[in-house]
Amino acid sequence: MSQNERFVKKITPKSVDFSRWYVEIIQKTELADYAPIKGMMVIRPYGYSIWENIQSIVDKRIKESGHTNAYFPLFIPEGFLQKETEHLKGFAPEVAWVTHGGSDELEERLAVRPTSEAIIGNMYAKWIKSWRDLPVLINQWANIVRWEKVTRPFLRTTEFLWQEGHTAHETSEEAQEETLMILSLYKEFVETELAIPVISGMKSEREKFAGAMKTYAIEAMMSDGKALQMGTSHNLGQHFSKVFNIRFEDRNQKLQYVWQTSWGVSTRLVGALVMAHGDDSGLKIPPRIAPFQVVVIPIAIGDWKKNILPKAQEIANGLKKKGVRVKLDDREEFTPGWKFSEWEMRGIPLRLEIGPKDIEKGQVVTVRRDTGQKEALAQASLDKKVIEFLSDIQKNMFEMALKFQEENTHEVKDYAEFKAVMESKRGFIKTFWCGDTACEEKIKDDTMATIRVIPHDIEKKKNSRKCIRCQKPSESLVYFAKAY
RNA sequence: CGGGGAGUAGCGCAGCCUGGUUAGCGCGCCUGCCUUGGGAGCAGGAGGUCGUCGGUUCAAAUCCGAUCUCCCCGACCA
Repeated sequence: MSQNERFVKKITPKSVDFSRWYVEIIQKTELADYAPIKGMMVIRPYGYSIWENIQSIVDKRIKESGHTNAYFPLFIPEGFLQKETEHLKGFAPEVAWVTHGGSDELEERLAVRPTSEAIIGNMYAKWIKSWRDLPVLINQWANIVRWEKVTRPFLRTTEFLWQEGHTAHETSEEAQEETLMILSLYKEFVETELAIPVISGMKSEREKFAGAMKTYAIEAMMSDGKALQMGTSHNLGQHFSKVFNIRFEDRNQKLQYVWQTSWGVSTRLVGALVMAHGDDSGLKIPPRIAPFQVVVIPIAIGDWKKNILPKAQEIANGLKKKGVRVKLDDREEFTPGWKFSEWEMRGIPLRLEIGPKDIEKGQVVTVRRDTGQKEALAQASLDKKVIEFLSDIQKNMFEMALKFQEENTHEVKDYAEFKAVMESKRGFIKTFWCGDTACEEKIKDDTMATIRVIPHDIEKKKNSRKCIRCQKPSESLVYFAKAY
């Protein structure tokens, strides 16, 4: 079959208009729909099931690494937010306020949480008294409201869903270790399950979380060459413990402030999935998080309910028993061709077709979403082959994304080339930077590119290099990109 | 928040400039027949407070004002 032929015709090709392509995919595959309130969306069942799959895997990993779940209030008293100055400055412009309860005006306004450091800090102060109470390792799954001026489904919505971990430790070293452990947990999750390669590292001062001592992040390249932050892990130092008075008596009977971290991933990951893997035919969902991994389409010809459907059911049930998520599409009102396009657009990794010719030959036709490859397989060995296919598709999707990332990561010889690359090709620019925020600002003004990440494993090594813009000595290798 | 564009049936659009019977078209939807290996065909049918509120007028989808939402480009920002 021709790889160039476009079977799915109702989506604007992404080469024509990337933004439009993105929004159309989301609506037409029923991931989400716009709600009648600015910046808010409804996550529809198909989109929500992807989020649930993400959730259950992340939740498992968080618990395996020693954390437990809890739940804190949606509202935060204004006074709590004001305690950490940087935190307040960072979030004040985008906080939604509750001013009334029924018809009575509240004495103190309540913030709808933009993040929960403040309310959790307040509780930790009550709970933590001794070094024996530490570490506190708590995570919560919650909704968050940030009154953003520019919104986009999944990438930046007024309300979104996430998990936020909040931990408290005895020592600075322990907090730093936790911060980096979570960062690598996120990286491993995104690469293994979402099949999206990421660059991990530290944020510059300009880009760090409001109130953090250090912010680390994983950044991925979307297929238009722009960067998307996929998750963050903050070392909060003692910024919050000092203002919320979270103190404990240490092993030497001295009062100390705890060292804290916070970290999160959100429903933005669903948007990343669309933009990192999708093509002109629609979504491509990696098998490990796809709502359905396999769709079985019986070809309805003649007395198909008697001759074909039972075999299709048998195949579907056999795969289900092996733990494969299978959808049998036996709807009568659609033709096979229609179903092929529909499930292709929805990004199901593997399609099985079974018709009279296949019954005759004892085979099933398989079509991979990642490559479009069509292959007839013997029914006898089908289960085993399907499982192999799924793991191969997962691997191949990661490799294709990695190849794209590598091909679009540029090293430039001077600032003129830097500007030229940002204007034409986009992608990541891997280069050296002096460490000065003013210089970083200037680069942003000139090119719209910001520092996405300072890879931590090499951040101190190459001290003989010079800043790409100002030529001052540089210690930091950094990645620049235009970001979402 | 600044500049630009848009909102008419589930989706995509025409009509608006130049106000005037019953607001159209394609796809989708419903019923029936017939079909089904890459988005079938025929026949019949349903579906609209023209985003919302107000104004002008004998009369408003159409003119005026406000407002809400979406898209693009900036500013801001996980």
